[in-house]
Amino acid sequence: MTEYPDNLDSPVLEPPSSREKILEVAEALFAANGYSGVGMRQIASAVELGKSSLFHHFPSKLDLYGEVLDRVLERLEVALGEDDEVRGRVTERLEHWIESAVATMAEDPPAARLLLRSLVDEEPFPPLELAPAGREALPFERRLDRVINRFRALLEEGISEGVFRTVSIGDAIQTVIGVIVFHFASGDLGETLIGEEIFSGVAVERRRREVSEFIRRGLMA
Amino acid sequence: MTEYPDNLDSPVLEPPSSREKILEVAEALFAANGYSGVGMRQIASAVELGKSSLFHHFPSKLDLYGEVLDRVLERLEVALGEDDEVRGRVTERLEHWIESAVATMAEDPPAARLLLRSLVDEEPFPPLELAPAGREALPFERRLDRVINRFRALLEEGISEGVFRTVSIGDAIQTVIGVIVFHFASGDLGETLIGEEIFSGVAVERRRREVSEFIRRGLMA
DNA sequence: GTCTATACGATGATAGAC
DNA sequence: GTCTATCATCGTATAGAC
Repeated sequence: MTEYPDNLDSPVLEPPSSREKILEVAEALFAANGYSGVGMRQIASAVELGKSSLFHHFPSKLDLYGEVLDRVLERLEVALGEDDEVRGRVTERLEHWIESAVATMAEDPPAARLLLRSLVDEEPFPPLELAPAGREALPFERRLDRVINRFRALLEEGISEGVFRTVSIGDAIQTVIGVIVFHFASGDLGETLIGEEIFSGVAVERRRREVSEFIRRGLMA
Repeated sequence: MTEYPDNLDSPVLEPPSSREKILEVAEALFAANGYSGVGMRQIASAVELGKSSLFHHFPSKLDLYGEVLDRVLERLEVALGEDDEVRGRVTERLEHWIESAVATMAEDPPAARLLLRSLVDEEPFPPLELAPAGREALPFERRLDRVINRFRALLEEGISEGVFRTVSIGDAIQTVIGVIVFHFASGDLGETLIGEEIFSGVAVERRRREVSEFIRRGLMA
């Protein structure tokens, strides 16, 4: 019988490794309760492992959290990066950008909350400016920079072409982040407001339409 | 000599009580680091008091946090309540609503972050639906309900008058919250994006204009 | 009202057996 | 790779002197 190596990137057959299970569970817990609101014991019992086994896979809680954040931003960067291959008018690229961002938040429920935390919390990673002796940027921070700069370039292009209004670019970026990320991070409040589960197919599709129309109207000259 | 009682609500003369100092410091710390990211020792040393003195003013950390949240939402409710006396067309009342909300977030820097946390965190107050044995709504939760319901009524009125588009009301509320609250909660990222201090006079005034125009365009029929 | 002293569970992290 | 045992530290909260 022929032997088939099992490292062929076949996600169907491979059972998830402990490492992946830990990352998944930690993502959900950190999203709900924040960095210091979740203990290593709590994560360990959720993945049905001893607490010490976590420290075998991740040298510290800080490393685990950093990797959870980076995974989320990696998915976002990849999804938005594919859009860069779309070479249409700015309006079409804006549309694709919004679509991909909404889809990414919708596919992984904890993502929006974690993203929001990475932007708002001073803990456990304080803002680079306030950091003692100017620490280097973490992987997830560099990914965020790249994503934002790509969107900024899109806005500048649209404005210089006269397709978009001459909005304050910084404010426009803030607005778009707020509109897309907060919704999927709002959990209970969001469900109460829209009257159904936030991550259901119809709710996500409606959100995409509403956000797209809102931003289009806000930006168009 | 005539005796003047000192409980005349004269904020100029009264030195702030320990209680007020604690609430102010705790507001800033909880905003930056979240509920479980701040310890009572930390708060105590920041107000230059012994740790045990905090428990004299507040029976528990949970009570302190609840009161901090309620104070923030009280300021918001009061500011927006004054708008209800404006009896103009829906467009004018929407304008006043946005203006008041932005002004409230701008006047108290930690406010937006705390508000965001109260909407996103499951800790320390889990969503009412998930709570064991259906706990009663906390003061700050009731205030939030009132504020949102007033805004919902404004939207419904505008739509039924044909002044606003027939947007999804729940999504529109989410959008407005995201646009207004996230900006003032984003701290370091926001400052990098707009290139100056978020809470400076010019930045706040520009934000008000941008948000107002964005929402107006998004809602108008 | 503020303090010192104390209680005791939970925290992140390490050492070493299997 | 997973476990048990252990450590120092920090968490909230209380008791009681002044």
